[in-house]
Amino acid sequence: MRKGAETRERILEIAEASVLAKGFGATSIEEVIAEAGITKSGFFYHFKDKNELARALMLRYIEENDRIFDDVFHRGRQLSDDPLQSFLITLKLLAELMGDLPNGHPGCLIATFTYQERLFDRTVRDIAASAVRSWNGRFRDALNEIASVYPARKGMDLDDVAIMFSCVIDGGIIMSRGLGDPRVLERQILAFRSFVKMLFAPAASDIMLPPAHTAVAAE
Amino acid sequence: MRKGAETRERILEIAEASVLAKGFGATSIEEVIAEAGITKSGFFYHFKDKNELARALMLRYIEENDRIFDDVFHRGRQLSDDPLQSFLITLKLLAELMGDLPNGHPGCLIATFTYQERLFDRTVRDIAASAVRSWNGRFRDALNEIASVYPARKGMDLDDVAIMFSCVIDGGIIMSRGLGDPRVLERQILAFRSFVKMLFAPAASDIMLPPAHTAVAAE
DNA sequence: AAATTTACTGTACCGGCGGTATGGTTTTCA
DNA sequence: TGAAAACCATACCGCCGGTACAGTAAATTT
Repeated sequence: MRKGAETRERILEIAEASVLAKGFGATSIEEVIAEAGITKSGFFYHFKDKNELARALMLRYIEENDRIFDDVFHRGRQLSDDPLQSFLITLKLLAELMGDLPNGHPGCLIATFTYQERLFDRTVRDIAASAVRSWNGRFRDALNEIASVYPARKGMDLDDVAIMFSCVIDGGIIMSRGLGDPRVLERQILAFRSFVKMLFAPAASDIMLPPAHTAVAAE
Repeated sequence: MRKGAETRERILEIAEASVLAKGFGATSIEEVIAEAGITKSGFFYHFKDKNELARALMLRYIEENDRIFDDVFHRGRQLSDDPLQSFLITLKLLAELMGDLPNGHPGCLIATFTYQERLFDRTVRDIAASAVRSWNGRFRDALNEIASVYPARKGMDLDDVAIMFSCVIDGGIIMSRGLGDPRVLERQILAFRSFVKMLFAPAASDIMLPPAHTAVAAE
């Protein structure tokens, strides 16, 4: 009962690391059980097939990520009453979190799964999609709250800005790994943070006529 | 000679689609040769092993992508002498290109490879890294050129902004796939475009003292 | 036209892996 | 103490990556 959950957790941990390093298709059950120190029968006692392992990995990853976001948004709100300030704090905390990982971010399971979609059934894909939507919703809510206090610059859809943050994180992870530099992700989150600051700062053109050279840059 | 290149190309095309849908590890040679209508011996005549297939896929993808960037940057420069304008045009063209794909962007091979790095030898990973660096360099050069005419807003490193574009593309592809909405990628590129416009437009704080509520948002 | 190279096909084989089946054993908890 | 939980052991199937080697039709060169 108790020990079963432990073994299950160990399997998931080992499998996740393997999936993020080699992909789901190349992750062999034999390898996982060898590292976990159990037999094949033991594995199939916990997961009836590889697809159920995938689903469990997915759910575990989403839960963990939700916890992190809960925490970091909560702390942001604690440290300031101003919605813009607290979101900026949240972003800063996230950047620190990502930068402090010893060997860089281990990778986003959602990203690996969307790039191996044909390996999973519809339920797994739907779980992933709804998780992504929920995270995007979080960011969008934070932005909307800010926009109710600070009018945003024109020409930017806040829904797109919210999604862009997810893009920057997933893209940042890929860039960090691809370039072999774990700090890229942290810098990207901070760059997005600067973008948010910029987005809610009034433009010169909102107040006075632009100088000649900015007329070219405008719409 | 001629026919060999054709077959090779057909193999690469089929393999690429499979890799983007299932991952490299889950792409079976048997499946590829079945679809290509050749035998296993035929396959190993062209590629001595799976790793060589990976390398060929990589090089082909980079070449194709370089061609696209060459074209779209060239057309941007043709349509305006102003570096900011021509980059904005380039981004618009790219967004259109990505939006016009019938079933959405097929996926970024670099992204799949970085998420399956343990499957490839160092040469393949180095090729990918240098390609990414080269693309980031293109964006950074374009931004630097703009910055020499239009002073950029403070607090943003242009290197980071350049990398952010790569992040937005790769992240946008993941979001498009994960959410099942091909238009997300196009919208993300356009959102980044708005960001660039904002970046080179003067802020109110550069000209006059900010109103009370923006003082909170500042550094 | 002959010789050579290119671009394959056919067959046979190996070991590893995902997955199933089945029966047994220890551990844990009520 | 007894049942349920959490495994272990063994055997087996079919697919796949990869190797080896022998043969051949077509294109290209000489």
